[in-house]
Order: sequence, then structure tokens, then C-alpha cells
Amino acid sequence: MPEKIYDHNQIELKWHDQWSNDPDLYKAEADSARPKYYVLEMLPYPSGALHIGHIRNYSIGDALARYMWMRGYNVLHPMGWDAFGLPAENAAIANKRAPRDWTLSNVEKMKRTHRRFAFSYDWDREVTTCEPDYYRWNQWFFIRMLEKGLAYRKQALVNWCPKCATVLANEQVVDGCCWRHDGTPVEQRALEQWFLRTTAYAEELLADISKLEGSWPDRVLTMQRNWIGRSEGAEIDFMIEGYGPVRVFTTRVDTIYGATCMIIAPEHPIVAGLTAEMKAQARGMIEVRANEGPGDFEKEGFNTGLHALNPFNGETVPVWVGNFVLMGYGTGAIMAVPAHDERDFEFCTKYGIPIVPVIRPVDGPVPQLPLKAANGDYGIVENSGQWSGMKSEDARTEMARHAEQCLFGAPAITYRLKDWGVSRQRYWGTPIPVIHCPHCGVVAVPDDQLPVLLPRQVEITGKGRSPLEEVPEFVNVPCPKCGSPAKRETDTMDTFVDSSWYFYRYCDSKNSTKPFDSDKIKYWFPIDQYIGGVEHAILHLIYSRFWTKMMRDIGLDVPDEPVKKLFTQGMVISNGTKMSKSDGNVVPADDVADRYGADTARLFALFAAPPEKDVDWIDAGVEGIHRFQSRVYRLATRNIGTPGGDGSSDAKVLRKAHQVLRKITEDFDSRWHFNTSIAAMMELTNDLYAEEATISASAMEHVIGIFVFLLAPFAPYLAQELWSELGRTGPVFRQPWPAFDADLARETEIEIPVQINGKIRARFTVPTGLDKAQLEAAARTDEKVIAALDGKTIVKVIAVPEKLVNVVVK
RNA sequence: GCCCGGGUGGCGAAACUGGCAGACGCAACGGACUUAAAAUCCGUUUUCCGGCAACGGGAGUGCGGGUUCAAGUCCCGCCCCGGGCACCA
Repeated sequence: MPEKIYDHNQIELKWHDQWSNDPDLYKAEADSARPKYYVLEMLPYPSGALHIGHIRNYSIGDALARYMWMRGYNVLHPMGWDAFGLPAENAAIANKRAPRDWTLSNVEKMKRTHRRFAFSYDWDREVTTCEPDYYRWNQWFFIRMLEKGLAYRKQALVNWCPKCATVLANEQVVDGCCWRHDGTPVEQRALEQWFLRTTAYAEELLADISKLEGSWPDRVLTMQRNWIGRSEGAEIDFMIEGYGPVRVFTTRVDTIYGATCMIIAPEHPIVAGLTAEMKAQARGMIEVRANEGPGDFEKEGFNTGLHALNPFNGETVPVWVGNFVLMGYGTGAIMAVPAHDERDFEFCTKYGIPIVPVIRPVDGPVPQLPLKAANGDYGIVENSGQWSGMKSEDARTEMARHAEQCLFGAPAITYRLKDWGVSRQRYWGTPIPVIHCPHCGVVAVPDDQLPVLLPRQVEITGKGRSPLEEVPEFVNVPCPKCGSPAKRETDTMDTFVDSSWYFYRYCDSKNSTKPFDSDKIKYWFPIDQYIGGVEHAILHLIYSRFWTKMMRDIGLDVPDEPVKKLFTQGMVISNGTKMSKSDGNVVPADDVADRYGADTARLFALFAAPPEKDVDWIDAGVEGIHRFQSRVYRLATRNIGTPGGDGSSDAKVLRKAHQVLRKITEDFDSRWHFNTSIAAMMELTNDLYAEEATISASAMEHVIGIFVFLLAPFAPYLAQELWSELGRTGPVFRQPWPAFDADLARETEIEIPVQINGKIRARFTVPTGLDKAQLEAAARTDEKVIAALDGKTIVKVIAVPEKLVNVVVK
């Protein structure tokens, strides 16, 4: 057949049309007779256009999905839209478009790009989180949590982003600023808010991390551990004259004899009973902390004049207010042990509060005053009454137990993790399904009245209160219990609620009577492979784990952990920052596809670097990938159905083809270094070009046949086109993955370098399979080796089969 | 400050369990083809020294030590970059 010029446009259009007319091409059906494989990429926010970062994410997942199909698995590979969120409201203000219209038209645009890239999604299972058939189940879950006490409402100091005009979860505060607005410090506001009791699962979320070990990246597990932040210690009551007992949390109760003052947070309830001047001072501290954001600030405090009784030694210590003590952690009050805590040391030194060392090193005396610094190490407890002489570790448990027996304390565990604040004072989110009745209080919307529909006609100004408060027909409703006039909750849910369980819905996306059918979940779950950006290591991935455990506890049949294996791909950086629409540095996927085609964009996204690594996107190099495809295409077309050469190169290219096949199979099964998979295909292409004239027709056809399968997971259009050039029909990715032939792949000869004292001095070629002795003998007969060894004494010879020979001489 | 990653040619990178450092691609240069250019094909390209040459010799994976016949890879101590946490008691 004469050579054809590679025209990606024509090829991609042709198959795109054919595939569009085949709605079942990527269809997945639960089938207990076949092994399943659930591969999932994180669903995108429909911002308007897919960029090259998305393409990288989906190219990894799609290659895997197609490979697993070829390995005979029943593959579930779905896609959807994380469609609620603030940008839709901002767009509504800027363009005078309803958020829903804007969002759905973006979905349409992006879906077109998805299809253009031929990602193998079963679109029949598509989930769009802003549609009532999805968010009604958010509401349903919320009510279940309300019934279980897992959703509750409280007045709390919350993170407020003035630009978003809404509350943020702790997980959405980055360096003291809003996660969407770098450089906009988050303010603290006291508001009535809805919370989900994530802390009820702190222990289980932490413990189950060990189940994920080895199949989730360590980095992510470490981040989650730190985020949960478990501290084991004790809570101890210090009696304050004229006030009552005040509880402190400490991890070092063994140092309590060295406590020389109590320090409370400026928000602590005690402050309310202090003088007006002190209250003002405390308020000042709170404001400074709220406005300055993160970073070092000087420790400051003042003496309240109150005294607290240390229940262990019966001594009285002054009570101070300190700006570094956090109300949100532990009990908001600490005992300061300046000798053994760096922060306490700094504070007490500044204010002249006494320092009392009570721990000595195992092999040394109690440190002498004055101290240069605090020593927080464990050691032997001294000057501590009956506990003197005990090891710190033992004293910690013994003293906590003692406190419990004497009823002035108890062992305690504290977590850094806090309950998830889910209220948002915004329009474009799931309405929280409760009604506030003046008689009945908070009343859940009955299940048969779900979904609480988000009204379509709403004016969004981006200022002031929740936009829903301005919609009287939404707000004013009768109480479901007593029928008297009541008001609907106007806060909406955090969008992270939507993404916490969407992957369950894919298994049963059209169910209108429950969130999903448990038989379907049983078949498809857990997710075998989840792929997404590392930036979701704590937010989305902790919420998802929480949600799964919560669903189990409200009686649904789900596994303990939703995701078996997690892969976090690196970010695509452009001009030094992560690609994002707000930074204006996105490279639209369609631009690359216009110029070079979808296959090229996909291949390049994988070729630029190993998938877990961040890459700086530069166009240089895209041409090389396109050139590679063109070389493959031209070579294949001009060789299919031609007489071929004399076959003298057959063994060589067959060997290479099977080596590459083995390498790529291994890459899929373990490392996912697709950059080297693609490089291996390039090597094979180069070899075929070099040997082309002397390859027989049958060997060429065999090699091209393998090559088409190798390409299939990465470049679906090119692979399909070549498959059809070979005269074959049907989708190539449904063919079985070829088995590699170890005999064909085996090298017959190998070049062995000979080192003399570690420096390469000669090389010789031997048949493969020689053992140590044979290899050494062969080396000793090599002319160059003989010459290099002349006049020297051989001390030792190291021969490593298939690798090298090293001769140590004197 | 603490906890994770990472540092290899002009650039993106490769070297999987210690065994030929730089596969593959980009860029650059040279050649073939062409009236010419593009495209394509074939070469060269870590660096220094010697040689017209084939070739020979030295250095080299952030820095300084060490282990080993052998170190990009292992150990100790630093420096730099990226990420996470950051008064968490």
C-alpha cells in the first residue's frame, strides 16, 4: 500500500462521528460473572473550558481504563460535573446570566471537548451536582445526619471571606487566607452555623489510614494524619477562687509540678467577668490575630489578678490571658510549664513569671536556674511529690489516672480536626432542608417534600445576606409539624458536600427512590483506582472518607473506605503557578487539539514527565510527539500489504517489539511511568525505520499488529485508524491485550564492559546466559583486557552476569 | 521551626532491586533531497585535554565526608528549591 500522509483532522473527525453514533461503546453494566474495575478521575468544576491540566488527569485515567478493558475487565469509567459553586454566581453578576444557564452551557462546551478527546466515559451515568435529582440526596443525607445528631447548629466563630461573602470551612483556609483568594485574610465572625460532626469519626478516620497504607501515597496519608492531629494527654481542673473549676488540656501532665501560671485564651469565658479594661485588652488581641493573618506575632498577655489552685501540689498560681492560647483547641486554657515548654518559656521569661524545672535527663541532674531554653524532652520526674523518680512516660499515665480517681481531671484525647462547617450564605448550592418554626424550632423538611428546590429567579448582588433571603416565596412556608407560618433555612451547603459521595451515584445515577441501590454498590465498590490532583489531599479526600463512614452508620450498605487505590498526579504549572482560570494562565485543551489533534495532546501530557510530577507547560516538544505519530502512520501504511524485505532483520525487530510490549505491560501494572512507555514506542519506531528494507512482510505485520495495541490506551484515534488499515473491524480497545513472547524478547548477545579498578577499559560481546565463571573466563581472553592487565597483580575479579566484569589489580 | 518530596546536559527527562550516567524527545548544528524553502530522511551534540584522524586520557548527577571491587542510587553532615503543617499546649 502506498504511504499515506498523517492527517489527524481527517482521522479524528471520521472516528469521532462513528463513535458518537454508538452510545454503547463505553457502556458499563454490573455483571457478577466478570471481574470489575472501577477507574475514576476527579470530576471537574464546569468553569467553561477544559485545560491541559484536566487533559493530563483524564489521559492517565483513560489509558488505564482502556488497558483494563483490553485485559478483560468490566470497566466502569464515569464522568460528571461538580456544578455548584461560587464562580457561577460571580459570572451571574458579571454577565447578567442565571448561574444555572451559565453552568449548564459550560457543561455542554466541556463535554464536547471531552468527546473530542475520546475519553472513554459511560455518559449514560453522568452526574451533574446542581440538578435536583442529585442534590435532593444531599438533603436526604443531611436529614439523616440531623436525626442521628451528626448535623447540628451552633453559634460559632467562623472563617469569613469578605470577597466570597460567605463562611469557609477550616479546610478552605490556606495560610490564614481564603483558598480562592490569595491575600484576602479570613475574618472571624460569630454566626449561627450548621456543622457536620466529622470529629465523631476522628478516631476511625485516623485508624483506617493504616488500611490505606501502600495503596495511597504516603504524602497524602501523612497530611491526613497531621490534619486530624491526635494528641493524647489529660484534662485537669484548676480551681479559681471566686469563679470555679477551669479545665486545662496538657500532653505533659508529668510536668504539672512545674506549672507556674495558668494562661487562658482571650476568648475564654472567664474574660467576660474581668474588668472593662481587661476585656478591651482581650478584644484587642482577638482583633489583631484575626486581621494580621498568619505569621509570627509576639507573645503578649496580662495578669487577670485571679489565682488558680494546682490540684496536684496544692499551690496557687496566677491566671494570665495570653494571645497565643487558642480557644478552638483543647479547652482554651493551659497550664504554663516554662521549664519544659518553649512557648511557655518565652511567655514567662517576658513577664518575669517563675521557672521551675521538674524533669531531669535520665543520665543527669535537674537543670540549674537560670535556664537558657526550655527542655521538652522526656526524662525522670523530680521535685514532684510521690511521682518523683518516675519516668515521664509512666508519670503521664499514672498522674492522669490519679486525677480521674480524685475527680479533678481525666485522661483525654484532643484532635486538631474540627467539625465541618457546611453553611454557606450563598445562592448556588444545595438548600439546607430545614424550616425554622417559632413554636417547633428547627424542623427537618419531610422526605416526601424533597427536594427543596433552589428557586431559579433570584437576584444576585454578591453583597449582604444570602440571596435566598430575598425570595419570599422560598422563605415563607408553613411549619411541616404544626402548620404555623415559619421560615425556611436560607443557607446552602458547602460544595464539598456534593463531591463527597458522587462516585456512589455513578453506580446508579438514575435512581429516583434512593441515593443508590446497594446491590450495585456491592458490585462496583470500592473504587479500584482514583486519580486526581494532590491539592485535594485533605479537603475532598477526608470529607469523602467521612461521608462513606457516615452512610454506613445511617444504615446504607457501603464499604468502610471508598477508595482502594489513590494516585495523585502532579499539577500542570504555567508561568510558575498552577493553571487556573482566576490566574489567567490556562492553556485550553482545544487550542492544542486544534493545532496537533487530540491524540497528540494526550500523548504529550503523558510524555512530558512522569505523571506524579509537577510539569511546567511549554509547547516545545509537542511537535516531537506529533512527528512520532506521523512516522508511525506513514511507516504502517506503506508497509501494510507490501511484499517486504528478505527477513534478515526480523529477529531484531521482533525482539524489540516484544521487549517494548513487556515494558509497557509492566508500566501499566506497576509504575505508571507512561513517559517511558511512550519513549519505548519511539525506540521501536526508530528501529523499524532503520531496518525497514530487510523486514519480511509477515514480521512487519506482526510488529505493526502489536504496535496498534500498544498505542490503543494512549492514542485512541491513531490506533483505531491503523486497526482499520490492517483490515480489522470493531473497537481496538476491546481486543485482548497481546501476550508478550519471552522467547522472542530474549537477547541473544550482550556487550559486557570490563572495568579495571572501577574504570572501563574494554568491552566485549558474549552470548547471553553466561554464568560468573564463564564470563570471567571470556574476559580474561579478551585482547584489550590482557593488555590492560600486563604487569599487574590480580587481587580479585567480580563478574556480574549480564552486567559487567570488574578486575581489581595492584 | 517541624514533617514530606526533589536537585542529573542548553531544556523536558531516563537509569525499576548499587553494576556501561544522559535512553526518548525538544532545541542547536551538519549533510541528503529541492530552483528555493517547508516537510522528510541520515548524522553530530555532558565537558575538558592531546591528535588531521580513527582514537586515547581526565573530570562529571547541589556541596563536604564515608561505606563498597563498584555510588545518581546506601550512610553521616550541610546548602538550595517545591509542598504540607505552623504558637495544637
